[in-house]
This record gives sequence, structure tokens and C-alpha cells, in this order.
Amino acid sequence: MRILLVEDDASLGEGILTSLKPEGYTVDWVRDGPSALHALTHESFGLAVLDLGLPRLDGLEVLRQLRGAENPTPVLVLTARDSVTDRIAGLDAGADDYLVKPFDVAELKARLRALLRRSFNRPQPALEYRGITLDPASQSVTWNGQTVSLQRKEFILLHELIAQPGRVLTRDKLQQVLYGWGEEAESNVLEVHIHHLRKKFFPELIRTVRGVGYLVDKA
Amino acid sequence: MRILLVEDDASLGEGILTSLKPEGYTVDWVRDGPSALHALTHESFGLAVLDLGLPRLDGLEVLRQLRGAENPTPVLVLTARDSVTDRIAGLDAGADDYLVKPFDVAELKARLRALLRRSFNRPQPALEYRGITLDPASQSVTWNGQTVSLQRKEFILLHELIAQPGRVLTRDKLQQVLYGWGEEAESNVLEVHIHHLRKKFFPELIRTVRGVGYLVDKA
DNA sequence: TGTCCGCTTAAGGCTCGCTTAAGACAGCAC
DNA sequence: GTGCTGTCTTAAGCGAGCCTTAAGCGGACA
Repeated sequence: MRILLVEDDASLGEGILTSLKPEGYTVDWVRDGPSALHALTHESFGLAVLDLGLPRLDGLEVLRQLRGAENPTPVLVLTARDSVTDRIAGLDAGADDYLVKPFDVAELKARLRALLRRSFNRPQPALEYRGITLDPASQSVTWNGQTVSLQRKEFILLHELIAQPGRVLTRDKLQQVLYGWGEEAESNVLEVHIHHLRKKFFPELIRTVRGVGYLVDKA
Repeated sequence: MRILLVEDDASLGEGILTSLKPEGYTVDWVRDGPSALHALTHESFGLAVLDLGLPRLDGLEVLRQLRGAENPTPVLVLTARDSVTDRIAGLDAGADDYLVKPFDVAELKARLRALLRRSFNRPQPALEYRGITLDPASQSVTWNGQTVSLQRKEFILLHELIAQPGRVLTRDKLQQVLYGWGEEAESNVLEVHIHHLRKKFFPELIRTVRGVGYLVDKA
């Protein structure tokens, strides 16, 4: 799961980063509003953690613009302020959850999990690539109208690749997506899954970048 | 039927809780305005019982924001005040019914039933799927004309699944529907209910998505 | 041509969910 | 209260299919 962290405070950001990585999240970290907006509108994230007190462009404003553009990415808002009006403002602007600083990292993790669980249930747009349709809602895959049956890890892998066409995903990153940081796979599991995917669709679907990783070409 | 109870007074809340549970309602209880708003906008309830005198965010305000967001959940308002203007304000803000403290629990129950009956008469048509008809009003089920007898939890589960065909409902989500947030089931109850449903109809009715949840295929 | 990296295949282990049956529990009549 | 009835939960055993492993092969790069 790819997460965008928007936080201008260096040490807090560092802290969140290092505590989320072991959970298996892939975290991208930006420090100001415009970067956040750009990232969210140009790449695909499963979730965003957004600090409200940002330089250059306020977090609330980021959120408003995001929602204004009908971007459904779940957002968890961080704030130092705890007034009720702030809280309401955040939720009004389209936040999905709310956490007041200082907070416990364990609680952040718990809320992220809850948020992800919930967002699984929302209409997530189906991904489409060269006639392959991935529908997260039903966990089903079709290719030119035909249903293709994928195993869970295969689905996750393909989804990750297709979500970012033209971008090489390193083996490390992909393994992270499948297993988190805990146990590095010592075997060639990844290759096997890739192999299965190529077999179920067509070999050229996934290109190998020797020594680095895999990618799906830009449509 | 899942109900959200919004009440800051501990003993009153406790009382309502214990008197509603035996009626077969699944009751979730929060104690302040922001939590109530959050719950109502992020989860689905059949009905809310809302105390107006709340800390941090007034009940009326909760109601206004809820309706502002076009949330149609039926709301029964509780209040200590009995002035006519208060009453008007409540109904204006979008309350569906009104009860003045102190009240008799029996009356609360009666009004809830009435409210549910009314809201069920709105566009809550009987669900139909592959010859299976679910009538929420009478909690009865027929399959190709034959009556099928379901237990309560089975009905709830099937209803939830059929209401969103083609979409995977996670185990978490389904457990929430059955039990609210309170007690997480530690056993395999869910699987057992699913099993019973498959047995009473046909096995392919409910498809398993390993590691995620269950779904009913799009008709 | 040698070395390394990734591909391919097939076999086993292990996890998850299915199935069953029995016991807990609540509702109800007496 | 006591007993009866039907619903719901628990637990244990089992089986399918997912995932991993490992070994052999082939192609890429020096």
C-alpha cells in the first residue's frame, strides 16, 4: 500500500516514516502543500496522511482542492489544534479521519488500518490497462471481457504495477508490497508470481529491468 | 438493525443500551457530537437516537451538518427542553421524531418502531436476486416462490450481501454489520453463518474471496 | 565462453476457510 | 425458578488451493 505523507516538521516526519515502513507501507514524503497536491493528482496513492499546518499552502486548502477535483483518496488529517470548529472544518473539507498532535504512533497505525479497511468498501475506480480491467471492489479481473482468475498476491502485484505504468518498481518495493519489511523473501517467490501473471495474460505485459525490477509500459 | 446512540449521560445511555439490545437492535454508543458526525458519515446506520445537549458540539448542529451532507438516516431526537421553539428547531434541522426527557423506555421503543416502519415504507423495496426475494419489512425470504426460513443474523448477512452485488464485503465489514464495534468475534461465527446460507440456498450464491471477504456475483 | 541473473516447472507444506457437532444462551411458557 | 425451544457461538478436524521452495535451464552481459 502506497501512502503519501505530508508533513513539514522534519523530525516528526522522520518518525512517522520509520514507524510506518515496517508495517509494509510504501511511504512517499513531501513537505509542503503544492507538492502534496501535485503528487496526489499525478500519482496514485492508497491513502494520505496530511498535516494541516503547512507552509505555502494550508492543509485544509489542499484537501479542498483535492476533493474539488473529485479525488477520492482517503485522507487522515493531523493537527495541533483541537478546537471543535477545526475538527469540523477538517471533516467538512473531506477528511476521512482526524488525529490531534501529539499522538501515539500506535494510534496512528490503528487508524490507518481502520481507514484502509473502510476505503476497501468504497467505490474505488477500476483500473484499466490494455484491455485488462482490475476492479478492487470485486477483486475481479477481466481481459477483453473474459474473466481471468488471479490469486491474491498476483492481484496485488498486478495492481501495483498497473497503477504506475511506465515506472520501474524495484524488487524490493514489490516484495515490500507483498510482505512488508519484516521478512525479506530469501527465495524467488516474486519471480514465480510474475511468471504466473505473464502466463495468464501475455509475456510482454510485464517487462524485466535486469538487476532492478519490473514495469508495465506506459499505455 | 444497526442504531447509533448519541448520549453523553452515562447512566441514561447505559439504560437505553440495555433496553434496546433485547429488541434485536445492534447499538453503537458515542458520547459527543464530533464522534457522532464521524460515525454517521463514515458508517451506515439504520437509525440514530440523538441527544440534543451534547458536549463539544451541540446535537442540533450535528443534525444540521448531517442533513447538509444529504445523509438520510432517520433521527430521533432526545431533549430535556420542552419549549415549542426547541421542538420546532429540532424538526426543522431534520429530525424525524422527538422525545422529551424524562421519557418512558417503552415509549422510546414504540417510537423507534414507528420510525423504522415509516422509513421502511420509503423507497426500501424488497430486494430481489436470482429468484431470492428479501423483504426487510417482514423479515421474510422467498426463493422461487417457496418461503425460506432464515435466522436473524443470516437474514442480515444475506441482505447486506445482496444489497451490493458484485462487490466484495470484507469480513470486518460484515462482522461490523452483525455486531457493531463492541465485541469483535474471535471465532468463526461468520463462516458458520455463511455456510448455513449456502446450504439453505445454493453454494455458488456466495463466493469467497480468500483473505478478503465474501460477495454475491452481479446478477 | 563463463558467470550471473532471471525464467520455468513441479512438488510439498501450510494457511485459510469449510464443515460438523455439541454446548451456551436467550426467550418464553408454566 | 424450571424446563423447553430455537438461535447463536465455539471448537476441532479436514481439505483445497495458495504460496513457497528448490533445482535445472536459458539468455544477457562482460
